[in-house]
Amino acid sequence: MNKTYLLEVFIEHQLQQLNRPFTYTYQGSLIPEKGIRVKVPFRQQSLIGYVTGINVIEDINAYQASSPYPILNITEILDEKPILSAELLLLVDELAAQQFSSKIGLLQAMLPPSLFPSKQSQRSPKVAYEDWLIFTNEPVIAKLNAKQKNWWISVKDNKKIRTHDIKSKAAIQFFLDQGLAKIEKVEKRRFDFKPLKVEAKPILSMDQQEVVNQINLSSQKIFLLEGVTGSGKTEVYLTLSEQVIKENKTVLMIVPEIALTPIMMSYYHQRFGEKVAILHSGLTPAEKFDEYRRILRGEVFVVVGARSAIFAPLKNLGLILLDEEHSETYKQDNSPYYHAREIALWRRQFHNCQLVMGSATPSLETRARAQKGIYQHLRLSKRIFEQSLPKTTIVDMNQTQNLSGFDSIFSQRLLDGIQLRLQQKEQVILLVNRRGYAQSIVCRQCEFRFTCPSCQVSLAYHAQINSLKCHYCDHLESLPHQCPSCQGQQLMKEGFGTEKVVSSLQRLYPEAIIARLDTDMASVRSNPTQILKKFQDKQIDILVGTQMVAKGHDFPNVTLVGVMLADLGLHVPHYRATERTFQLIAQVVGRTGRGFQPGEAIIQTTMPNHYAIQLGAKQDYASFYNQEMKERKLRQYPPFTFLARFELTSKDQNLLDEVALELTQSLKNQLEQIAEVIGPNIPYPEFFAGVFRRRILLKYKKYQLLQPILQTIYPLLLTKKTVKILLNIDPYDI
DNA sequence: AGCACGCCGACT
DNA sequence: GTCGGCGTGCTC
Repeated sequence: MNKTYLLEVFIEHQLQQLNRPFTYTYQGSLIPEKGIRVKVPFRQQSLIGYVTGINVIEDINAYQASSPYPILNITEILDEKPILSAELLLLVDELAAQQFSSKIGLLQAMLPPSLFPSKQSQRSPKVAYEDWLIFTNEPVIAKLNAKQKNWWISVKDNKKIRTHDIKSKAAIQFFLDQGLAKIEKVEKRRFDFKPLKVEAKPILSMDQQEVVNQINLSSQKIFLLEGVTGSGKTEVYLTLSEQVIKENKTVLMIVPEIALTPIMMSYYHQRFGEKVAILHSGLTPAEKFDEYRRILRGEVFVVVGARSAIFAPLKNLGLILLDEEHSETYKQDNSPYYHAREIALWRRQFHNCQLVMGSATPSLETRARAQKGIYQHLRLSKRIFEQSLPKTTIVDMNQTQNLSGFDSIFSQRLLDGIQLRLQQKEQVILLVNRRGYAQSIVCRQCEFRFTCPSCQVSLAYHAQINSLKCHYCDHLESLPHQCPSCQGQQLMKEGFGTEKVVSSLQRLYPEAIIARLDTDMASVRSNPTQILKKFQDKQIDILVGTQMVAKGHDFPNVTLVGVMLADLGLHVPHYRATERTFQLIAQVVGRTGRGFQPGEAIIQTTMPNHYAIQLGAKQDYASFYNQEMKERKLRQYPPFTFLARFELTSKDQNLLDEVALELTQSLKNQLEQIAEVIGPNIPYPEFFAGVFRRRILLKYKKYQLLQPILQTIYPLLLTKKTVKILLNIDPYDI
């Protein structure tokens, strides 16, 4: 008779109240393991569950009798082998406990959708196969005719070939008939990677070699590589990767956004060929499924990917690389909350391997730890061809004499600069960190302002679709011809965005080819890559865009970068506002002068004396770090403290206020010595996606003291049904 | 979440 | 008299 197993199962509901194991029995012939998926009956439904614990029992009847509820049998075992390694299972346990997130939610974040425990996974991609011809015996050359001989010579270095790649069907048939080969079905890789042209510089510069040497000789394992824009961090990554792969260990290479994966993938593909997998949320489910299985089978040595790739199931990790370490995209800011940098640190510790975090403008947290010696601080202070940093000018847009006669959004200085580049056939990048044509529309007569019905914020005007768009939610409405309040005919456009800049420039320079790159353009999957490729191929003269144009790209022919609305981010009441603004300006200024021509940057602002703008323009990270650290210390913000944020949402505003106040008070009482409790705060916009919102901020020094108290409070919060409460540790927004 | 049980309005 | 409205409560 088969044994009876008691299985602890997490079921697929993400709901916090169901974030606990349920017990089922299994009496079949298979031997269940922790980490497999099972199908279970759950309240008249058939759901997928995930096994987290196993016990064997002797007497099922006695057990049933002593149980307060009837225990059901699972319907079916879905995996014979666990789909998560012991490492990732442990990570889920620890993350869930630390961040108060649901285990099933975490599993769904770290596995491709086809493998994670969900109903959908049952009709998701299946393994695809293709035929390969496998040579089993060498033919006797003399017996072949001329054609067959030529064919054999051309293929004989391969042990096997995809039949799809063989032109001569007759040759295949001949080899099969003679018993010289056989056909085998092999799992197919659906991701069809088309490498970009990349110029790897196989010989390192003195500075790059010095950094590699320091890493190799160091007794430390975690490194901050602070390198100015264009200093060649990628070559350092590739060299380190090569060393690790030679030792038969694997490499995880994480970049801040999907748009940067093709270029990084190309560098790795050039050096390591098919031993590289790609992993990010932009792949189709089938592609993701295949890449994931290649990694699981141990076929690849390198995984290149964006945030979620930090969970790639590589075994025997030797090196984790986190490019643009400061990037906010590394924080997943919806549940389950996690930060790729924190996961990287955890996995590094587990594997006792190296972690290199690179950036031209490191986050203050990381830089401060490097200062303390927790991470080793390495520097690349010169550009790779020793080009000088761009010459920068800050233009004060409050001074009317600086404005151009054409349009008050451009300074004369910027227009002169653009004109010169167009004449010289060089390229220009313009950063305008606001989408759309106008920021808002106001009636000239009665001052009626168009606002979002669900968020109450001003609606932006988008000319391309002649509509008003809410930049917080998805609300969209068409622009009427007259004011809905007073029927006035004159509707004024206030403030400008990318669309307006493009249309004004086009009127000024009808001959120039101007393209726009922002999230409106990126709604089609292939658009950004196409625009960037055209720009690379010099088919575009001026590229206008939001922060998407600031990141990582290398365009040697760009000699002018213009920043419009440079102070836009500084008007937000947020402790990170200055850091964000500095990083953005320093990053985008770094896009110019990467080739042989010297670069120039022109920065338009109404706050010309602000240190984030002045130091960003000079890419003077060291001075910025010193000054901003003083500010943070004064106001006791990270890295001098840590933050956690409760977010409460409800349709019932009165009840929400009541619960928020109650929670704030009880937190204040219980956390007296441990954390400062600030709130309840009303976020902007207050009303969003059909619910009202309130926030409570915790400032603390030691998480070890806070965690146990939160642990006792948190379950109580979940019982309140009509007010939803989420906890975000280290939020990016406060 | 989602599905069932449960107690009040307009229908054959 | 019943069919069904969605308010509350529980799920091994």
